[in-house]
Amino acid sequence: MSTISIKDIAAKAQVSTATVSYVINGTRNVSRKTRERVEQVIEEMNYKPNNAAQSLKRRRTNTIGVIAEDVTVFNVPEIIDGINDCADRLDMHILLTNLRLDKRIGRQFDQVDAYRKYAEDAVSELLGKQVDGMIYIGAHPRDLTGLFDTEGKPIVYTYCYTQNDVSIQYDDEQASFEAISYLTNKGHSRIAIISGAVDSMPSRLRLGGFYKAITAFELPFNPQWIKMGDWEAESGYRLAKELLESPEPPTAILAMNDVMAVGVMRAAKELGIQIPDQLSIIGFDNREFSEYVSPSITTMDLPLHEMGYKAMEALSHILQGEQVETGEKPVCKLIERDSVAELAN
Amino acid sequence: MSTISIKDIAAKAQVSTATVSYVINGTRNVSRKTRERVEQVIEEMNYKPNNAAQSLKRRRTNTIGVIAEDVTVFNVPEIIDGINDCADRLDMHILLTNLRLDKRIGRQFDQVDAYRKYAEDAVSELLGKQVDGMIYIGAHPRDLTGLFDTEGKPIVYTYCYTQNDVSIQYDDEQASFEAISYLTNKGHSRIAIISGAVDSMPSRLRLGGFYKAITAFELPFNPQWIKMGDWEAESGYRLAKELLESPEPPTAILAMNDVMAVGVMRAAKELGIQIPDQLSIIGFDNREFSEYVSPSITTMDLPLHEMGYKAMEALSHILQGEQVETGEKPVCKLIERDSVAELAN
DNA sequence: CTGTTAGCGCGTTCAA
DNA sequence: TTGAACGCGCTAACAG
Repeated sequence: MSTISIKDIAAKAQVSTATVSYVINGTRNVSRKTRERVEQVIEEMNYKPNNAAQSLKRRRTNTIGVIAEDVTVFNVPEIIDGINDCADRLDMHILLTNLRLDKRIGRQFDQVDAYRKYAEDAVSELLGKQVDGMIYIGAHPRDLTGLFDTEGKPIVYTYCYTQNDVSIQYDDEQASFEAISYLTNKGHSRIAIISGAVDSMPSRLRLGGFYKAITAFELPFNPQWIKMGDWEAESGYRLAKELLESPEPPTAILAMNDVMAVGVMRAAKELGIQIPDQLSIIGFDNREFSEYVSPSITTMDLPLHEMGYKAMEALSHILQGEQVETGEKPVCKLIERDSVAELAN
Repeated sequence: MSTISIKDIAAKAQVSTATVSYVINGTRNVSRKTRERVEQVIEEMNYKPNNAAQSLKRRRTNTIGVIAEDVTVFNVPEIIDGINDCADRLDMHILLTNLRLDKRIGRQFDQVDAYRKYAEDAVSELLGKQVDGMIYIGAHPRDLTGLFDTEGKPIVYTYCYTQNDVSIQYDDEQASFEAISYLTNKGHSRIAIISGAVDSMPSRLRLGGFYKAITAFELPFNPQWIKMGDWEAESGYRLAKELLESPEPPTAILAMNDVMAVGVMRAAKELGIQIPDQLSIIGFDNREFSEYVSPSITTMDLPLHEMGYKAMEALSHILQGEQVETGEKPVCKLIERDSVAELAN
């Protein structure tokens, strides 16, 4: 049974437990002969130090707590994967807490009080487990300042942020700028945008990138081409109809997520407008389905893996007492598919 | 700082550490007055017992290790969610290990030696962490007997299995039987099937359910209607063409996953065959995209959440020394969408 | 430089 | 209700 302790090794190798410990950790010189004998015995008995005991003494667990708002939301698994990727290299482990917010409270992210309790409990448990630090993965980008208190334990946020802690977020402004830039390169100038919910951070930033691009490329500006959606397919459908039936229809639409892009496609189909020949579409998120619908959607891929990786990296720096340089934000990458065409003209 | 120990509480409440421990755990009667005083102090100082110390003494960590072959594969997050759901209720925690197999070795699941090392290391780490047990989540259903040795620690497999351990799997045979049953209810009798890779367990079982249904409903049997795919869209496309161009084309096709179903749709489109009016399609997996393609795909939803939940439940039973009754397998559920039509005739 | 002894970290639990 | 041993590994202090 797995009740082999350092004592058993010491006894069998005819040394003290201290020596065994030194051999395992390389904390001190041990004569070659003794070392080899001890290593031999460890191998034979397949001994693994009890982590609970180590942690107790070392006052660090090499484990970080990851709080995911909901692992089933599309962006989360890839972020976890990034955290894992980095954690593996640092020999850190992950204690995963899944708040299951999507299942428990749906999309009511603004009703903080509905889930504060869940978050507080999670932090409390993790604190009890003596994690060295924490990473919080939001299901939706927003300000979480004051949601809970980690009692001094370092925490890094990703896919959301607070005003006091380190957070890793991708560059929304650059993303929409690049999308517009791509469209202009394809000859488009009459470009409309369908935003997500206006009160959301990414919507505002992406709108910022859009304006910036309009200015930079000296595109015609038409306030009618700016529509406020709500992330849902229905809004994409409805607003695309408005756009396409207007006296000055755009030749390209940037939808702030793929779900709305699908709505746009439905609207176009109903109106007998061919995609991409008569209308180009760019989405956001690179959701799985964007590759399977027809035509497949050209979309901005979110650097989720990188965000997870950087979050872990940042946390590790904090744990080592280093300063975290808030380097460049991870950037989105355009995935070219079949929903954008060169403008004939 | 978080260096508050049981001693601090004991001192401040003027009792021994033993009493504090009894209060916390309710292990023994403590006079009301003392109890309340102690509770008060714990509250005030916001004390949380050090889990490392508890585990060391109790010889159980209330933590299980979850080994996921790849958290970014579509079925895995929902299974983790199910595990979490159950673990929450049992007050257990999850130490997540992500093998990242999809990233590291791709789909070469048959090349066991390519990933044995990763799996062994994961188990070894988890063993060192003193997890009470483990759950292994496969990315693809298959026999994993002999992949590694848990040294007596209980393990439950889900979405894959071994010949020696408890495993939780959904009922493949029932699923395809139900799909065929649904099609016959809609008036179809000329039903074709496109399987996944033949050497895979689910392919075989679903084929079994198909034959069973053919017999039960006395459908015409035509070996030409049974095609062997490989799970990829291209095979769905190619085999659907064969089926639809044959002298006796089916009126309905059951594809063993949604990806191949999309291939079937592409083939139909190319041949000018309307879906669902001239051809009905059922997929498998209820992938995200199946809802967004048009027409949306009627598909068998996998009971992933339930599998995770049951895996955790089974593990917990084993940990309590109870016998695990291998109850009924979780069943798939048909999601009715727009790719199946009642047969006019 | 190599090896040993002994106390510690923190909570649990038995004997008193 | 309490004192003290204990679980397991680490490490300071000490001895050879």
